[in-house]
Amino acid sequence: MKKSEFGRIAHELTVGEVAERSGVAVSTLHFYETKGLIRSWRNSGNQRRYPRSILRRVAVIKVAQKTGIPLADIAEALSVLPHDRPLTATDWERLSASWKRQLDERIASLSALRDHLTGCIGCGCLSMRDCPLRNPGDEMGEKGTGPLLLETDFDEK
Amino acid sequence: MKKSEFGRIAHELTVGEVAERSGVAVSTLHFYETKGLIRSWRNSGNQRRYPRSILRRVAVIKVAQKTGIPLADIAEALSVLPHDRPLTATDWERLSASWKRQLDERIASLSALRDHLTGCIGCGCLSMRDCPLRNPGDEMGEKGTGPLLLETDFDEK
DNA sequence: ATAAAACCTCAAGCAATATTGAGGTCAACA
DNA sequence: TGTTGACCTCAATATTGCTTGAGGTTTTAT
Repeated sequence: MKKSEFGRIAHELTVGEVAERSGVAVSTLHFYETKGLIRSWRNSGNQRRYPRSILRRVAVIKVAQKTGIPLADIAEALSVLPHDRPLTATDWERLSASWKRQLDERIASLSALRDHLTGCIGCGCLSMRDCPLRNPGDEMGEKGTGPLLLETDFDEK
Repeated sequence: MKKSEFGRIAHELTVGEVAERSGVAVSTLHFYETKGLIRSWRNSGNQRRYPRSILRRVAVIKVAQKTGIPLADIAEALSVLPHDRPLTATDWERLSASWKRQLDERIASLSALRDHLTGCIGCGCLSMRDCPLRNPGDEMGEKGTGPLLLETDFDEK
């Protein structure tokens, strides 16, 4: 292994370097490690060291988080992939295809909600029996979260 | 005040009734009350009583939550409105117009993210210098959350 | 009259996603 | 060789949005 002038193997990264380059806090990297999202090895002084591919991995985690996927799900998705080599285009394709579907669903449900909001602005909404926001059995839940959205006999004073 | 056969004023609701009809748990109604989102008065036995308009208020809270607005913001938006009468169409219009804007933003940023995901599937993404997901100064943050998304020199082994 | 169901308060707990702090070690630079 | 900054672990704290539980009261039903 080639070593740099500072005794580090070429291209290995310290936790501080990863933090700076990936834009996440050191404490977050520690946290991700406890959650199994990332891994590291230790140098002789017990300090974490990372391969460059960690940057990609962290970036993927951040992208996935932006889509609204919880960390546990991200961890599970990433768990099938090796920690010690960069993600390939194929890895990424698999991951992102799945996340894209979930993202599509989120977008669709938010869009439906927005349309209902808009419609209700137009119709005066909450005083109307047929307003979609009052309609139980709705299709706009974020993920089947709740029962009915509004109930009957709303308007009887 | 007209009273029912059970001694309750006509149309006033107990916390259990509100829970059942609005689809939120009793504990949630208590919680919302501590947060100032809703109010109640007490009967002679110290039990909460609500006007029917509470149902509409709770429904609005739930709708707003679905758009991703935090409770504190919802509370603030609702704070300008009286607790003791139903929301009018105008009230609703003001609230929903503001929330719709935020919802639009969320949808736009998620859509941008999705498009980037899709694009990166096509381009092999993470190995390419010009992939939008690698591009700092991006416009896809949920709300300016983080610094750069990915960093340079990702691909050097 | 009495028992069950519903209600009350207050405190604690939970899940997710981290951040902060205390107390101590290691590494980089002058 | 210091000294300072970076790092270590582990525990505690923070935020949001609730739920659960203990211990006790009120309401409703029979």
